[in-house]
Amino acid sequence: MVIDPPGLAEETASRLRSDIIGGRLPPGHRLSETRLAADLGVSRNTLREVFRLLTREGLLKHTPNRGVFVAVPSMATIVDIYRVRRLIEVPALAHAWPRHEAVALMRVAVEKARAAREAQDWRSVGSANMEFHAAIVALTDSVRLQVFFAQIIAELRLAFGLLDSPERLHEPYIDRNAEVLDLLASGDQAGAAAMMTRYLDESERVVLAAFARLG
Amino acid sequence: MVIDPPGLAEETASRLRSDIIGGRLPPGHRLSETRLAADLGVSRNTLREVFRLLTREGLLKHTPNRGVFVAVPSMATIVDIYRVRRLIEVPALAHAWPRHEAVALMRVAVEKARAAREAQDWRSVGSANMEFHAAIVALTDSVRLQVFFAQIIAELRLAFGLLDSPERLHEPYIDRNAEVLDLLASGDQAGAAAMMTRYLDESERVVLAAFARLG
DNA sequence: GTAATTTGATTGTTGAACAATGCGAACTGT
DNA sequence: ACAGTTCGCATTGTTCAACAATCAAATTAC
Repeated sequence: MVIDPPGLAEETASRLRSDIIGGRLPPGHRLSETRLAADLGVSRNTLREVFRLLTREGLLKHTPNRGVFVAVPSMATIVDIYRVRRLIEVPALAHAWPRHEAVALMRVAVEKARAAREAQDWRSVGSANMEFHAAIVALTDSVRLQVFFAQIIAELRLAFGLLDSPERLHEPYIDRNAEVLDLLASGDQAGAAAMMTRYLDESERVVLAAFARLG
Repeated sequence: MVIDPPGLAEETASRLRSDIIGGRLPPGHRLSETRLAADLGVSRNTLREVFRLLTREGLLKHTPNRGVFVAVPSMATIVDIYRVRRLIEVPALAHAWPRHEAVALMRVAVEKARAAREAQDWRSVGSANMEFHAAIVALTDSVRLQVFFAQIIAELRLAFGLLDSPERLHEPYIDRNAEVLDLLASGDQAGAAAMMTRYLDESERVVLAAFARLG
């Protein structure tokens, strides 16, 4: 049977979350309370609590009296997310202490990405890339910002799921991540921040272009 | 465009939220599911959905098998919140377009604060002050940042509820808000951002000192 | 072919039920 | 008295069943 400890709702939320960002539940898909509750082996009430959680995270969209759907990222979503990223990641780098412990996390993420590239595992490259940016936010030492950013990343991965060719989407940034890391580690926070700005601008362009090709 | 009926859970959440930040439910207070559900006139299941919402917002703390409590802000909470504010508000001002429509909102907030000061209504002064800072974040045009910041503000007001002498806490900042607004409106974004940095540093010191006096 | 109506399915909300858990009071042995 | 243990009780965790409210589609009427 199901393991209960950290609350059944939280557990179920994690399961649903990974089903969504893993693409097993495609954007726009409608989630029937009765059926999904049966599939997940929880009651309808518990599932409704889960829905409230994930709706607040932006992964689900709740339409009153219609049901909940997997959120469909739009261009506006992408623009908004990159706005947030610029406004958080760039200052985070600009004010970072070059010996902050999170720098080690950034380095780990870079290595992971390179290993995954070696193995041609583009999905893992994407994960490692996101890990790198999460580490940048960790430079701020703010738990609230980190939680918020994790949410943003989940939404972004949901959007990436709509796009094909994950190689073109992530490969070019592996080495740029490494450069940002080197600049920061060598004490050039301003340089790292400036590079990140260009990085995000270009990444946004690429993603938006890929989106337009779907329209 | 017809607005959606807010749903009983959302509505109840709003009610509880204002009861919390309004101080009618003091930090640390335990919320019995059965009793509160009866008081609010909703079922226990609906109330549990509300709890998930407000727990995610940081206003409630959920301890498994013990119940939910009104969150008790600590010094760490204050430090974290001000970290977030510095990292978001300062760049928001630095990159703002001086004719952005949110500037009008900032002006409205300043007027409101002055009117409330005239009436010696310090609670309203606090509200107007928060409105001013929310308007600053609105300069970014990011809905996600605005939602996140609204959460942060709710947490901060919860913390302020623990402190006495709301006059000393808010009065000194009314005119500084006006100065920040003038600098921004006159095109000196850098000056506005710099002033906001000092503003936040001092405010944080005052709040932390008031907290220490409680310990 | 379009408008109105009925029908069917799903969500919104409630109340009751029962197991699991934790707190505090009663009980024990010294 | 007193420390430690046991037990009862209230509360949370979770499920289930029921019913009203609402929407989408099928059907009927014009």
